[in-house]
Amino acid sequence: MDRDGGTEARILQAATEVFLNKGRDGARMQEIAEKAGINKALLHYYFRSKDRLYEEVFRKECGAYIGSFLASVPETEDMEVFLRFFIDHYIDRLAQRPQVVSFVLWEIQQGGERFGRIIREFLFREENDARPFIVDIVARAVASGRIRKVDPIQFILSLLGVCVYPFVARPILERIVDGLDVLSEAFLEKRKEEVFRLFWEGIQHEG
Amino acid sequence: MDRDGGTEARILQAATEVFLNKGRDGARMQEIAEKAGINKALLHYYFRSKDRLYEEVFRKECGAYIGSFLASVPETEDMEVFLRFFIDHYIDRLAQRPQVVSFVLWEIQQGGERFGRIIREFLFREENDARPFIVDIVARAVASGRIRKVDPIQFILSLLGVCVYPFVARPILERIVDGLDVLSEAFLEKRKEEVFRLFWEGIQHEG
DNA sequence: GTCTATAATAAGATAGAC
DNA sequence: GTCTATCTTATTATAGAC
Repeated sequence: MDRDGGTEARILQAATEVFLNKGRDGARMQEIAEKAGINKALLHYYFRSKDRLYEEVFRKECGAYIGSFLASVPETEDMEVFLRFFIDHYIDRLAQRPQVVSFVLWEIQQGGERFGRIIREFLFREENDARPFIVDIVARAVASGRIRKVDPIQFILSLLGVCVYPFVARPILERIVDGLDVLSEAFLEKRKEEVFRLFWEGIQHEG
Repeated sequence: MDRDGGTEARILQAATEVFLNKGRDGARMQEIAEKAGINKALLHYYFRSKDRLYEEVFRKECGAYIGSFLASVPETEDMEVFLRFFIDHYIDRLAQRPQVVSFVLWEIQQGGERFGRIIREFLFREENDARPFIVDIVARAVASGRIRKVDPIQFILSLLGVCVYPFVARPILERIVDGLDVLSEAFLEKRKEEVFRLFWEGIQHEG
């Protein structure tokens, strides 16, 4: 038994699936082995322990997640463009791996040490220093009077919250609201439009 | 060894603390026993198994959570009052038990079966039928032209998202943003104000 | 009701053959 | 590299004395 990108890749894929859905503690090495089409012994041969395997998966997923986030921040000072771009891209990325947010947030809830470490590793690499810091974009827009006076951090928190929430609440949403399919094209486009409008109108000067 | 509300109560309290922070799978009966000042055998004497104990805790926490949510929905058609009331009350409730949201959301991520069942049990009880359904309040405000045309479900999703997000992201937020204390009076009041303003401005008719 | 001691099992990890 | 078999430990659960 071999190719599908090699055993190691198959293990990582299986492990990712299991860890994402069951979390670190709920995951079973047995299940991962079966999903990868091998046995437990081989898991330990490739990745010494459950903890290392988890660390590997977590690092990879978080890296991708942080990358998605950063890639969703456009280099513009135009708040209308900024909002449209961020909402559009971030929601699209989240929709591609809907379980990831819950997974990461649950890990964060355990203290956030692991995630914090990975964020640091990730940011102090590549040319990430050059990237525009999302909070500063809002701060400048306020300072220059292009939007009304909002607290930049609070604003970003709100923006992240509205993007993320439908995905973390998805299973229960789809149970409660009849016929709702969070991952459908229809819902996602509707969501983007409503979020954009709410925030865009929400930051205009009064009058 | 006795009083503190009795052994059963002490067990439940200890179990709640452990389950909330570590989740169903991460929790250990040993730890719960120690926290309750008893031994494992007695845990099983009171609650047959880990699963039953968990179910008990989960039901109680979810009940309280749903109760908090419902109690945060005011009986008014005035959207300004509605927003202020809901944001104020819901955030206050969340702040009182900040780990609960993450806990519930993680359970939901596991499929939402448990939570869905409890929601049904809870709603088909007492005089909850009489309670104003939050989505309808928004729908009526739109229909009567008191606010601009928003999708009620999307709007409520956004509202929940912005209220909940700071709490689920709390550990990492406090690591990243220097000096930030999500549970402080200062932060909470600031948050309420910013959220209210964003949404209130966001639902006005354009012009 | 509460304890100590112990059983039963599940899960992670390793040895050793191929 | 991969497997089967096995060890070790952690964890839930129960028996039985007090």
